Amino acid sequence: MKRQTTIKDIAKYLNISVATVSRALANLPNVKATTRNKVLNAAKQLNYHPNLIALKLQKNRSRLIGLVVPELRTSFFPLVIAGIQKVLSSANYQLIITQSDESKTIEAQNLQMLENHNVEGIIISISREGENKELYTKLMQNGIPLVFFNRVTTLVNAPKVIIDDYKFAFLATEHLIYNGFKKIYHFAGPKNLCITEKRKKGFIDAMHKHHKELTDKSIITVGVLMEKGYAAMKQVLATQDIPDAVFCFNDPLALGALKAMKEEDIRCPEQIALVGFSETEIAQLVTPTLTSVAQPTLEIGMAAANLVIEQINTPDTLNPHTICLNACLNIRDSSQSSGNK
Amino acid sequence: MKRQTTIKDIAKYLNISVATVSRALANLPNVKATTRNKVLNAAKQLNYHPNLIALKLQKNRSRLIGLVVPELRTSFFPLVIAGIQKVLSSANYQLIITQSDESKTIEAQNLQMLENHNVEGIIISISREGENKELYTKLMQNGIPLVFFNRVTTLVNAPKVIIDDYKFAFLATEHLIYNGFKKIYHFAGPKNLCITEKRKKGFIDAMHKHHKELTDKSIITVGVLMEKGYAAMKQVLATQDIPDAVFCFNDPLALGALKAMKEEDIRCPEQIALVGFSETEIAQLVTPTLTSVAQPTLEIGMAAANLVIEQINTPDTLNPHTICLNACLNIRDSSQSSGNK
DNA sequence: TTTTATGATGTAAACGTTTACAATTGTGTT
DNA sequence: AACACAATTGTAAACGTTTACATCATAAAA
Repeated sequence: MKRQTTIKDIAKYLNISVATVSRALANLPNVKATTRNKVLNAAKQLNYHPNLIALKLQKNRSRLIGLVVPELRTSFFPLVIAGIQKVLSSANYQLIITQSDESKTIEAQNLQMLENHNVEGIIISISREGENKELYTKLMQNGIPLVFFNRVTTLVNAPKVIIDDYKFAFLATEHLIYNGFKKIYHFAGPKNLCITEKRKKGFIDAMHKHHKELTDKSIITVGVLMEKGYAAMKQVLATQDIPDAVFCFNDPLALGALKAMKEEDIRCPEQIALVGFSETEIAQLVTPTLTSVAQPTLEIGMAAANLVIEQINTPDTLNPHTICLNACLNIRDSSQSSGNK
Repeated sequence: MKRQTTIKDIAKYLNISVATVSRALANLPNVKATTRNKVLNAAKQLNYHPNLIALKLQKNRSRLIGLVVPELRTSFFPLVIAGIQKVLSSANYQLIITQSDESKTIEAQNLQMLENHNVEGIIISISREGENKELYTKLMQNGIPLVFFNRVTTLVNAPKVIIDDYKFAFLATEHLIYNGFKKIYHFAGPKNLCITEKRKKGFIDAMHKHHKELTDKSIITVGVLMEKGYAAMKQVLATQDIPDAVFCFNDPLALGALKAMKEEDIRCPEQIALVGFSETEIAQLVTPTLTSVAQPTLEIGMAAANLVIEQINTPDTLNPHTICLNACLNIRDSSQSSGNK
């Protein structure tokens, strides 16, 4: 790196002390107007900009926020990141992004690395392999506030940003029921995730409310990836016992299921209707277009960033609040009744 | 932030000087084995980890790399980012990600911000509004190496990571020709981009080689977004003069075109075949599945990161090299000949 | 035993800032 | 002209490291 102009250079150039230069640049009151102008001019002339690293050291603040996400393949997390960046950069924070690749071990490594980088706070959506509870607690005890979003944990007392997964799972299921579907299955998410439980419960409660039959086959634990949805649907189709609708834990599962159906010449929604969750752009592009729950990605990111900044500024908040944002069930072709039900 | 354990704490704890502690931790030779062990134990006991900010100041290196991308909505850039991260984090660099939102002005702001953060290098894919040439030059003169990828510039002499856009546009067009399509249009990208020209030239040359007719209607400047592809196709369909295939600058354009075709009940590929470029996951999910050129996203990111590190380590490289990675034309349903051509 | 070389440790400056405190200058009052 | 006081500026320490140089102790060589 080329040597930057420093405050010392300006001081030497003007034959004054560094303190005065510092004060002039910081717009402190006790500097003579003429001196301030001289300094400001010199700064411009010498192309001065402050050395942020020195500032960080002096203030003992890294102005770094860490982020841990499971993956970057779908556009969900990148869009959340955009929201986070928006808030953080205008608050003069930088973001360090890490990926856990859905692994609990890598997540732990990421968190440790973030602590070593002296981040002032961490935003995290946990891996599908479950929760590094002790580590979360340790970090918080070490004074690093954590904020969870999307995939949260109930095990530690920290602020969270979520949508009402229960409610929208309930609504999605009810939507299928209202459209005349009777034998409805649920492709559930990974065991360890809190949102898996919530969406499952929403499904079950909606089914109960409308007195629909729930057998031990109705709920199948599938996972998060498209391939899993594909395999699960293949397996279902191999039996004689076929549902007329499936509510899926997420969009990749639904898309995988759809792929399997196409291969087996099962039409959607005529033979099996599908509903996804947490939609991406793809939902509107597949044929049939996929009914799904849209999450307010940008807002989620912004809320999480605001929460983490709030935590940094007021470290001893007693009741970390959970922000529950509104989502939206987008009804499309994949869940339309075929009319004759 | 809670106060971290420092080297001073260890020194005080053991009643030795900070210099010795520093040397012991850095594994320098001239430290007595017993002292070294004492230090190492104390470090572990006091949960010491080095203050990276102080290190940066002392070494006068930020260990920061800046990234400027046009957007994060499609999964292309996030996947490239994953590749960049992979290389950078194992080389102990951090990445600052910025988005230009396809705006030349915002791109300039991003770059300026990155310089203020003392980044040691910058990786960039330029906005569709064109190039901040003077700024690129200024940054490089200021000792900050630039590495371009995907959307590169010919105006400055810097390392680049690309695929052979010309070649793959040529191949894609030829593929359409071999499949019997005759009246082939090209939906071109934004005017200011270098890859627009290359892909266009590939198209033109393939058409010429096979003596296909090129009129002034054959090439339509469309843009980068799906909506543009949609609008362009709508306009084409409104005329009497309909092509039997369209080679699109990118996937969003092709997907937009497809949407327009579906609305007008024009079947793909029977009535109009489509080929995209720079595919994302979506290509395999739409109906019909979309023929497109797959870019090696992870490798692009890794190559760019390696180049920028190389530039940092050997600042006066005379001939910055361009890395041209291999791509892959994935032939799918949207470009199959209907047989009767 | 004295000298010399070597190994181990300590001292202090430097990186670029901010800021408490001290010192200087300037202004207005008597 | 002398004083008080405010306004302005300077000095130096601090943030957590590394490292050139100085110092000290110890072992080997004389």
